[in-house]
Amino acid sequence: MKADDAISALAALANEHRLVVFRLLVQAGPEGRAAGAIAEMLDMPASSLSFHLAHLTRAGLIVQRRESRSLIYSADFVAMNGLVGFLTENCCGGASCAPATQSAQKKRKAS
Amino acid sequence: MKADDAISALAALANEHRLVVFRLLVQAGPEGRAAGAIAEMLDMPASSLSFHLAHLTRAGLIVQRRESRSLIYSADFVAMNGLVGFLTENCCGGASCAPATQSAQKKRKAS
DNA sequence: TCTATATTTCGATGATACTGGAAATATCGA
DNA sequence: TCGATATTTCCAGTATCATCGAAATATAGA
Repeated sequence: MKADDAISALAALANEHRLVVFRLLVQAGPEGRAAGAIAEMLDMPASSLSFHLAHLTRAGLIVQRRESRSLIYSADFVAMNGLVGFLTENCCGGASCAPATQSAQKKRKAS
Repeated sequence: MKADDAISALAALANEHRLVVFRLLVQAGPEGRAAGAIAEMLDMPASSLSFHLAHLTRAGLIVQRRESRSLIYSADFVAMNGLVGFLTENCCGGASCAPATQSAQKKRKAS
């Protein structure tokens, strides 16, 4: 992941509504959720949600597919892991440090 | 970590300069770096850097300590891991999914 | 106390982002 | 083809953020 991609992803997540949408989709898994279902769950105007979904999509954090009249959104788990790896990369100069950070790095290299 | 804290942290990281500063401090480890040293490394006006360091500090991602005339900044690794855990929390409904995400979650719960 | 060093605060300007109703677009079923 | 459903695009008003030189503050050493 390049720095510009990370900035786009972080900016996309740095918003109350988009963060809750993204986490909802992370927890939904590959199955995803229709835009309308998300709007209803989060009690959000359709146009506002559409704006935020587009933002997350542009940042590469979620993907869209059509199923009949509905557009289904789901988290891009590869992108999510890439972002996490970018943030924790070479933590503490590569020396052993916090357990979570250390293994996040190992995983990133392994993938 | 609460959603508001995550939003503050993400907004703080969603900037070209702050992201590079944070990653520099992550890689520097607990030892940290003086503000002046960072400004020189990144060729950034002192006032601009100060603005960004204050932003990262307010977001809880870095901490400050004084050493003589210098202010030393270092990454807050607990906060960093908390943010990663918040993003990947309950990924795919808790079912086994991408390896990195799965173990990021295990680690978060273990810490 | 005086001077040099290190860093922050101030301030004005320019740029970018969020909101949500209304209208437009796309798809489906009959 | 027509009406209903699902979602997006448009728009304008408001608010928030980034920049960086100059001035202010804090610390150290002589």
